[in-house]
This record gives sequence, structure tokens and C-alpha cells, in this order.
Amino acid sequence: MKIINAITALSALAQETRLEIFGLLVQVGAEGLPAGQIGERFGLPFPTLSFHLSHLKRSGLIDCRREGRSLIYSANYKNMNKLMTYLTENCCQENPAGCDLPAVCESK
Amino acid sequence: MKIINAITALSALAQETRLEIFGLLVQVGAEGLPAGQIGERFGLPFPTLSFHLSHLKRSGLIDCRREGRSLIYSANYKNMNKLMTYLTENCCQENPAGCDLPAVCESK
DNA sequence: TTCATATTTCCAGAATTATATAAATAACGT
DNA sequence: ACGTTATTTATATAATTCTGGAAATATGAA
Repeated sequence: MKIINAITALSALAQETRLEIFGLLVQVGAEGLPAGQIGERFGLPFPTLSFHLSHLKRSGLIDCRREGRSLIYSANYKNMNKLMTYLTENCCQENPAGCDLPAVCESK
Repeated sequence: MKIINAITALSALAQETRLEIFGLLVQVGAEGLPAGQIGERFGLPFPTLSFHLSHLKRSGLIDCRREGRSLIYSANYKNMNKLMTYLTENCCQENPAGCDLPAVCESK
């Protein structure tokens, strides 16, 4: 993953509405939810919702498929995982023992 | 971790200069680096550097200690880890098998 | 082909964030 | 105390991002 993609993903998540939407979609799983239900859940006007969904979509953190009149959004776990990996890459090369990122660094 | 703290941390990382600074500090380890050396590395004017360091500091992702005239900045692995945990919490409860976040979810 | 539903795009104003010059603060050596 | 080094704070401008009303697009139903 390139730094520019990491920044895009991080800034997609660095906003309350989007982080909440993403959290919801992560919990919901691959099935996803139609845009309308997401907006309803958080009381968002349509253009605001659409702005945030397209931001998340552009970042690759969520996917979108059409089902009839609805657009169904769902978390993209693969890209989320790439972001996680990027953030812990090259971690604490000087001193792995002093590092506190268990998932990635305790295996070093 | 509360959502507000996650957002603060994510927005600290969602900017090229800060993500580069953080990446450097993560690699350097607990020893850290003086502000001056960080600024030199990226060719940043002092106020710009200071703005970004204080942003990262405020987020908890880096720490700062004084050594003589220098302020030494270093990665805070503990808080980085909390952010990672927050992002994968409650992941794919519907269908763990379909989830692609190995570090966190394959153990479910 | 007209109507209703679902959602997006266009747009403009509001809010936030980033940048860098100049001035201030902090610590050390003389 | 004074000068030097290291860094921050104050401040202003520039750039980016967020918000929501109005209009546009896409799909399906009658």
C-alpha cells in the first residue's frame, strides 16, 4: 500500500459520521445495508449521506452494489486489513521487545 | 476507546507530513528523535513542524520528553494499539468466516 | 409513458485545517 | 546577565472539507 492510499483511507475514517457508518457496516458484514437505511439510522440528509458514502467508497473501505432501486453498501475487509498492515509495517525495528503492538510485533 | 479519541488519532494520521513523521518514529523506537532532526529529515519550517508534532502529541500517538534544549518525540505504541483494537472491535459478528482481518478475526 | 422511490450530483456558504513569518519561551554555556 | 541554540506560540492567509437545498439520474411499477 502506498502512502497516498493510506492517507485516503485514514481521512475517510477520521470523521465522526463516516467512522460511525463504517463501524455499522463492519458489524453488519458482507450483506451490507442500503444507503437509505444507513441515513435513517443516523438522521442524515440525503446529500450529506451521499457525500460521506462516496468518500468511504473512494477510499476503498466500502463497496457498493445495486439491488433494484437500492444501492447496498458493505465493508471491504480486505482493504481495511491492508490499512492495518501499512500502519504497523516497519514497526520498532530497533527494538521489537519494547513494542506494544501485539498482533503484528509479538511475532517478530 | 471512545469514538472521539479514535477520530482524533485517525485525523492525526490522515495527513502526509504527519503520517511520515509517525512512520519514522514508529521505526525509530522508544528512543525517539529530537524535533529538529525530524524537521530536517522532511525539510519543514519550524512552525509547520511544530504544528504537526503537537497535533500528533494531542492525539496520544506520540510522546515528548525534554533532554537539555531538545524535545525528543517518540511513538506511543500503546495508544497506537488501542486505535487498532478500536477499528477492528465488533468486526463481522454476523459472519466471522467471511472476514478478512486476520490478526483480530481469525481468532474468533 | 407516467409516477413513485432511491440515491446522486450541483452548488454555495460555513467550518475546519494547513502553512509560514515574526515574536516569544526555554535551556544551556560563558 | 548575555548570547546562542532549540522549539513553540501568535497570527494571518490559503486551502480543504463539510453541510444541505434544489435539481438531476436511475430503477421499477402501474
